[in-house]
Amino acid sequence: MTEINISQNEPIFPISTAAKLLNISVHTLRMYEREGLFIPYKKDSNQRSYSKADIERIECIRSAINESKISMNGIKTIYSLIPCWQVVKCSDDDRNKCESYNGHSKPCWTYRHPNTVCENKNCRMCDVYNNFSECHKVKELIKSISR
Amino acid sequence: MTEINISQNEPIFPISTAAKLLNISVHTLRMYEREGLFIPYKKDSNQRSYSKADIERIECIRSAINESKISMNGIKTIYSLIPCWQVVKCSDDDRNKCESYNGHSKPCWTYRHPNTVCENKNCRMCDVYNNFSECHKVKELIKSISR
DNA sequence: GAAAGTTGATATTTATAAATACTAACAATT
DNA sequence: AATTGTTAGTATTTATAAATATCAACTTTC
Repeated sequence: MTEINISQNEPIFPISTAAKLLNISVHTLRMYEREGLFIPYKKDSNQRSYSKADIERIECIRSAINESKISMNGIKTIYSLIPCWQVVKCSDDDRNKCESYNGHSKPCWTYRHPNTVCENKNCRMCDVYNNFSECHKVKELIKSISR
Repeated sequence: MTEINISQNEPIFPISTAAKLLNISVHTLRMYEREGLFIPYKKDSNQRSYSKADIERIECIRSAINESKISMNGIKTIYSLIPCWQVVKCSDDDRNKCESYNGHSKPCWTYRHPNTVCENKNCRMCDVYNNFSECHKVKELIKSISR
């Protein structure tokens, strides 16, 4: 049980292997990252490392771009609509000063969050980042908070 | 007061005038319409007619496409995330059979809604369609239902 | 009833997002 | 210490979304 999760989330693939698994170029992977679509693990040496969960996430992003024809800016905007404040349960005060809560163009995990509950969080480990990478999951979350 | 609203919503411009006001071609307007991004008024003769509010809505769509670089499919997906069920207050039963509630690729106003509270609604007149054409308003709505 | 405008539909062009190809410096692996 | 892979850049190519052009039938307007 736990073992499965560990192997899902353990960063084991270097970027070249990830690129092969996804059938895209190394550079495309870095472009997605630069755009804030995902966050790879980084080793002390600054080299990226990808888990199986990372690969699945990126497959989902690819599908949005190539099948659903949603542009990267479109995906970022959709991510920006995730009601993260409900997931991390931040305070009213935090929300007031949160760039992500008050914006609608970039995912929350692309911002720094000085002086909020998210300040010292590792977004790569956050439920907001991990649980809502797919469109239907975003909508499910919106549904769940509205009942 | 009311007068202002009437003049805002009264369909008075033929498509050629709308195109000139927006500085785009007639065909582009029809393309946006075919994609379900907006719904113009139609006269008995089947000819389209645009209000000032329609023009403003389309300016917003243009900005999303040209400045924010969100593709039309991206815009449709964002519209599909509007929690319309909260606005029209449809029943659980309605939701179960609603293609829009259960999908996440097209705005609710592009579906027929047989056997639901929306069945006989004119979407062009609906708050869902009118109040949430802009991204920040969609996010505001998501915020408001989550408190 | 003639002129101007609109309809839908298809074919074509244009603009640009997405992806690739370079580079030289640095890191890892053997 | 030599080979292989990674890094962050910029420059270029490719794929395709967005916009335009053209058409003949129909509608409105004066």
